[in-house]
Amino acid sequence: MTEIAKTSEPHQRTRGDHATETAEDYVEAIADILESQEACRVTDLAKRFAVSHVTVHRIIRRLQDEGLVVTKPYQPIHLPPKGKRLAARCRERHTIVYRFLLAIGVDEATAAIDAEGMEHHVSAATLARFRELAGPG
Amino acid sequence: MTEIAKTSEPHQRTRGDHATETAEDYVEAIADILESQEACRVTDLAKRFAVSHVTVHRIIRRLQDEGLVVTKPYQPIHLPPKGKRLAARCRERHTIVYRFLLAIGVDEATAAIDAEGMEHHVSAATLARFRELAGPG
DNA sequence: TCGCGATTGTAGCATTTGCTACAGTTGCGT
DNA sequence: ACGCAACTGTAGCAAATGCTACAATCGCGA
Ligand SMILES: [Mn+2]
Ligand SMILES: [Mn+2]
Ligand SMILES: [Mn+2]
Ligand SMILES: [Mn+2]
Repeated sequence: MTEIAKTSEPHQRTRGDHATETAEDYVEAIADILESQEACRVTDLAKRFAVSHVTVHRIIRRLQDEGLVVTKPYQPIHLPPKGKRLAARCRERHTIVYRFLLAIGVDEATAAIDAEGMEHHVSAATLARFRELAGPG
Repeated sequence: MTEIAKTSEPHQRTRGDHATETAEDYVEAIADILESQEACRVTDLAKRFAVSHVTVHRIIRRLQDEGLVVTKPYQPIHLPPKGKRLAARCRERHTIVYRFLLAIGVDEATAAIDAEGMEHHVSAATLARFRELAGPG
């Protein structure tokens, strides 16, 4: 039989991507912040994402339940090994998407914006092509 | 002063993209379906997106409130001019993203999946570069 | 015409992510 | 030592999107 792609499959994948997107952006942001300052606090993330501290607080609690971050009441936020690994993977992917956009001639500001959304929907296969075309880091 | 990109701007843009994503995918799907059959019904969309008919029903009602689709109780779904225009724009963008992925060597199944998610985060500037690199249709 | 299967609609629930308002905690400077 | 400002946490709300269960409607074949 001819290969009829199930029309629902891309949409199911996209929904799945969105379900993990918040976790990815948060651990990546925490890793970033911890490289430029000694502690990552709820307010740092609230500024970074331009959302209220309440939204950040609730999401951090959920990520802690999932084992991706560690924190205690009134204490800064840390990344356990599981969170560090995810952050490293996401940063790598994010960087490749960003550098790829630059490589094809997109300006830096636009590349930064588009990469932030696109990264979560780039499969391993596409990322491999992006990496080749992005050239040396 | 040096141009320090506001770190929150990419995230704000991504949230905005997600807010319009459902409308875009729905009108695009309705236009697609109306090209291969005479009527588009709630069940057609439920199959296409692999969600329950209830989810589709509610979203269609909201899109009708926004003037993007037209329907009446127990009747098929139509696209008014506003919906047709959005559908055409989205399909064009979707096609370019898909063809661009093929052009850089991604296989068809993967390109279909990645394009479905990526399309909503591709700016006009990036789309222009994709169009060039995708080659003749 | 009538009835049954398919379709559409409604009720009610869960989760995620956004918000404001308010309350509790911390720690720094005086 | 203490008081105030910043930070953190809680309460309660809204909107979007997912679900199941059930009810109503439609239309086609017998
Ligand atoms: Mn992102
Ligand atoms: Mn996204
Ligand atoms: Mn899409
Ligand atoms: Mn997306």
